[in-house]
Amino acid sequence: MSGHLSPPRFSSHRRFLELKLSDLHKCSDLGSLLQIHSQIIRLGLHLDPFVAPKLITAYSLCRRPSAAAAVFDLVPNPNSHLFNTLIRAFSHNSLPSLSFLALSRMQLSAIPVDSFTYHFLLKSSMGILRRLEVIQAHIVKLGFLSDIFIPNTLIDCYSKVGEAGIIAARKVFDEMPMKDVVSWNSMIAALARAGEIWDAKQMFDEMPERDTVSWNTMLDGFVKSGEVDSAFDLFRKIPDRNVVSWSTMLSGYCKKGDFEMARLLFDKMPVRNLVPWTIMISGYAEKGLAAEASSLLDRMENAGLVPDSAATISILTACSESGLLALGKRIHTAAKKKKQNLTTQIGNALVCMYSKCGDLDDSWIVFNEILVKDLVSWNSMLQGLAMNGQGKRALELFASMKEEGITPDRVTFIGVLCACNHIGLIKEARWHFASMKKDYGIIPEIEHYGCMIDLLGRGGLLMEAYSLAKTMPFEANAIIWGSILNSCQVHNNVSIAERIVDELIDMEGIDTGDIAIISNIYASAGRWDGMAKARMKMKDMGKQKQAGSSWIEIDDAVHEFTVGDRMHHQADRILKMIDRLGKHLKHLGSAVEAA
DNA sequence: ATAGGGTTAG
Repeated sequence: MSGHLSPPRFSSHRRFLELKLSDLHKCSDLGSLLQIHSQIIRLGLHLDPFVAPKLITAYSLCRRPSAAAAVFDLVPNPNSHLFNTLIRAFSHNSLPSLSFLALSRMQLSAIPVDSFTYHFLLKSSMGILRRLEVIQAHIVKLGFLSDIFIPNTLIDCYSKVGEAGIIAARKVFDEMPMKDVVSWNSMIAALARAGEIWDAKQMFDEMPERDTVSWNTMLDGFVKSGEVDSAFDLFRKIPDRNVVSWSTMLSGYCKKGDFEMARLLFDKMPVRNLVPWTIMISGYAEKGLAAEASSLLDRMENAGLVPDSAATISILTACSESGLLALGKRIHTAAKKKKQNLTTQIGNALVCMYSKCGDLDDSWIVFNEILVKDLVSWNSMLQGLAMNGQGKRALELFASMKEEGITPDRVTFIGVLCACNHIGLIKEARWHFASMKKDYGIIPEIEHYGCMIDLLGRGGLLMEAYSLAKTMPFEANAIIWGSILNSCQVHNNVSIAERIVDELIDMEGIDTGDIAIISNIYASAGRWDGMAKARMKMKDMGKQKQAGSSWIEIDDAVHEFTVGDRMHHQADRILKMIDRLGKHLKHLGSAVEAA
């Protein structure tokens, strides 16, 4: 054999490993990482000061913070660099309290902190104003503001905590003795995020030098503020447009629904990576343009591109919004082909997509395939069951979720109340509504009140529904009034219906659908005068408000319905069936009442 | 020689 031609075994291993080691910190596949890690241990390199940080970084990338911590714990005398890497791992995996625990360990062992340490602590505290302020105080005392990375990070972090944050960000920016282009770019992004788009533009005009990021930041500001025309004016002036500039512009036109412009730019752009493809496909999908989305996905695959997790998630989300089950399934199949484990995020997006498309069986299958379920997974499944009339199963899921030790949040309770609503459990709903505040400290929001009001109304407790809508700590919106109005129709209650119409008129939220309902209510009460008046009013309003519609996808064809339309080619059969279902329900209802 | 950091698109 040719064994004598191969180099000695050990050195070949070693060379193989060296190749892997240089890129180890970029390894995002857990399987390969475990393989490399075991070889590293065999060679005794896991304590090497240049290898250990890379291992920690890799585990962080693979979303295994506890493995990262385990690598750290084996190193006998960790230095600042290793501590910083660990804090970054915690920060990337949203474990801020562990970041701070690491900081105290550093202080206890008298390991010097540096600006890197504080950089990662800032990133860990993203979105929490109070914490950012405390860290900033430390930073000032320790003199780390002189490292320009730090104030630049501060601007970014502050700008992500809303109203109060933007003032703090501005203060940091104004007090910087030296600013670089990143400082300006971060401040422009901050102002744009706060909705101060014209202040951002002024700053953009004033800044001493602009790079491509500056132009793209301003461009994105315009797009996110809905100023697509201003964005395009700016786009045309960009000296060196890159794929980000084109993509930002694309997303602006897609959100507006101007696919002619979007497609024009997409076909014209010189370089396309996954992002512009994703924007276009999701853009079409979000607006329900199934054929366009699907054929573009064909083209993308023919170009040899495979959706990554971001592309997968954003296309799935778009499918959820418009109920494109076929496209969603296609993306699911593509994701399965990759033979990688189902990640929590992709699993969640799939559960949500299947639920919103009404395909509960597949939703349930995916939910059970998610190995590491987070709160979002449970909430999505719960809401899916609740939305699709499986109230009982939803409440069972809520129970098992608590058994698993998952703490419910505000979204969970929207699902729970919605589930009670679907099966008419008024008593249980009242209990959960009280419990969310008492046992979990969650203050009910307008959505929770909305659920309760809808539930009371459907149960015929119209007066209670009405008074809850009047006394809750939020101003009732047209959706809430509309829901009680619907119930008034079901329970033939004229007087409350009239009050609600007054409320809707007061807030200028009345539409033709509401008038149609009140007209029906008058009609069934034999109040022909009221009915005629309502009909007049409806004619008056004309079609000034676009009626809502619903649609369903069957065998790749989308069927759309609006109130009172008979456009569908099988409208007669459909209406007959609805009539039959209605009678059937009435029959069941009276059977229940009799029992 | 080899390691952690800030701004823009899905």
